[in-house]
Amino acid sequence: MIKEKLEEALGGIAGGKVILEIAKGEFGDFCLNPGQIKESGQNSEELAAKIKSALDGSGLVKEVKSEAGYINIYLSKQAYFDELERIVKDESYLKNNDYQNQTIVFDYSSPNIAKPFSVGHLRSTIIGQANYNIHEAIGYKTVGINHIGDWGTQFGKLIVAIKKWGVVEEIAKNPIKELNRLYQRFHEEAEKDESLNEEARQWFKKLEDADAEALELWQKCVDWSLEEFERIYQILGVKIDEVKGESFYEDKLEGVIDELKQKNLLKESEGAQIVELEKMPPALIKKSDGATLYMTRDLAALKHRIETYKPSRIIYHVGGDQALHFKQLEAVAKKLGWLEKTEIVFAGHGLMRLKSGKMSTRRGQVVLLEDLIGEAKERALKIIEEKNPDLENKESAAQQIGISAIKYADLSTNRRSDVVFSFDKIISLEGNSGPYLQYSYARCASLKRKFEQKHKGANIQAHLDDSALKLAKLLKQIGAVLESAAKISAPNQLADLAYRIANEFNALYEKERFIVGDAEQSSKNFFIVEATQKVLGKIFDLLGIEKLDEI
RNA sequence: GCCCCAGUAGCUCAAUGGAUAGAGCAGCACCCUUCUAAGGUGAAGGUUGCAGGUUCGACUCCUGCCUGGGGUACCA
Repeated sequence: MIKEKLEEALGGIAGGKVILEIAKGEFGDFCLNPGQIKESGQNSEELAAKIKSALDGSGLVKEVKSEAGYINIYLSKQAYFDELERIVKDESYLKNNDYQNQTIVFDYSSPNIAKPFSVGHLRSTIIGQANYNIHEAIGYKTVGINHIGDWGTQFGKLIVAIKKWGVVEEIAKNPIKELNRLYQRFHEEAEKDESLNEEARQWFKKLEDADAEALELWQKCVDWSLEEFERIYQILGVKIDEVKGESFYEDKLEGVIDELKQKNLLKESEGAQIVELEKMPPALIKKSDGATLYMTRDLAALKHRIETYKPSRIIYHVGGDQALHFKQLEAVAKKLGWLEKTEIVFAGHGLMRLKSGKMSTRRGQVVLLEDLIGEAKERALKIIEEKNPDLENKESAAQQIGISAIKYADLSTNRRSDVVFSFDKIISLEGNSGPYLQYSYARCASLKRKFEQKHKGANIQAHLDDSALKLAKLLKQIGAVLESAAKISAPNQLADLAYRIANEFNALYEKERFIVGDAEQSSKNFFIVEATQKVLGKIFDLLGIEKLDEI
């Protein structure tokens, strides 16, 4: 509103648009930075006065000051009331109508069949889901796709291993563990006997040629795995719109290859089919034995997504080690003319590593997600026994607290650099952590119970003491933070806001007493508590953190 | 060799080119007869890997170097 008013009244500051930034610290609510003021060629004092008079009468602004080269705009209390009431009461408040006709596709989680769900999949899954939720919240149409790794040479290996050393009935009892064991055994044996790799390649070729035996074994592996993944997602509170594994695109590969041929992009080189690219290695479309590759299937998937959803953007949440692959994918798609209305975003994240190096399912060097969750839950339970032994549902609370700790560890960083795994690092239960946020929320919920109990039927009244202003300022930032977080796919900005809100709320809680003898006063005091609970709750929903009324 | 990513407090990490580089942990000094101490308050802790450059303004952009990680044609 302020921005519009300024642009209208002043015709923009420097002829163009007014750029309002969120002011830092105690410097008001919004500001114009020195660059903008300089560009306008106007004296900063005079400009401040001009802005002030343009905004006078709106009731929104208390003062406009020229400070340290900036122009800072301080909002009135009325503006705070209006904003907070909107946030609390209007569910659609955060939605931006400009986005309602834009679809964004999110590719995230995407684990591989027949492999256990390791902590390595966590970042893609957690960050991907949060990013999806954030975009949805501000009004985009969203499609989440779980691009399961259910096709490729490793299935040849798996089939060979099952046939040689496995018993289907035995595997069915504990599929993931058994398949994983067989997969590892394959690689051990293949080191001694090169011919196994050749055998595996042949079995994958058979699979692609729809050999009945190969298909049956493969289907079993897929079913077992999907069941397992579903169980994990349930625990994590992750909901992905659709599972479309690589195999889904099997019958669409030839179409892509034809199109490449038609557009004269396909070349033969050393027996393989490739697309040559500028400044990077060529993209391999077909192996010399005629089998397809990751690239082939990703191209087919990309085309399918563009045709089906007509998205303005496709965001890939995958490991940073795949950067080159996606650069190639984008380059090929561009050559094919697919990207005129669709933008590809590679939201790569650093890898979770072990002290000893990269995690590897082949060598059995992984930390399983279940073990991590188990450990987190155990640690949370210990603290509950210590601090709140009367808590109901201790087990499920401990689980939710443990999971929030794990998720927050991923959500609070946006780092591309690798992470060396350690339980202590990921399971933080105090300080800037998931459980700290939950604790703060539970304090709000507890206050609410007390308020309703003590002052039955009392209505909350819009009111802000000066001491609550700092907190109110943070709460109303949720809209701007969501926009900014979505823009660069950085859910950590939202996590950071949640932390700052919780921190400020806790400081206020120690200083002020909310529920007092007088009903009227309590009703006024409770305004900021309700707003805090609402905003924190909203952020929890978006980040996938469980709201616990008691902790 | 070439390409990509990272290097910020003792440790783990924040910071759309903007104000005094911020948190947590560890350590130090405090605060529970009062709404949940998984909390709060205070002090201490920095040549943002190194050297240049661009800019009114650089952790952020550019160049070179150092260190770590990843990638680099028939794995995904």
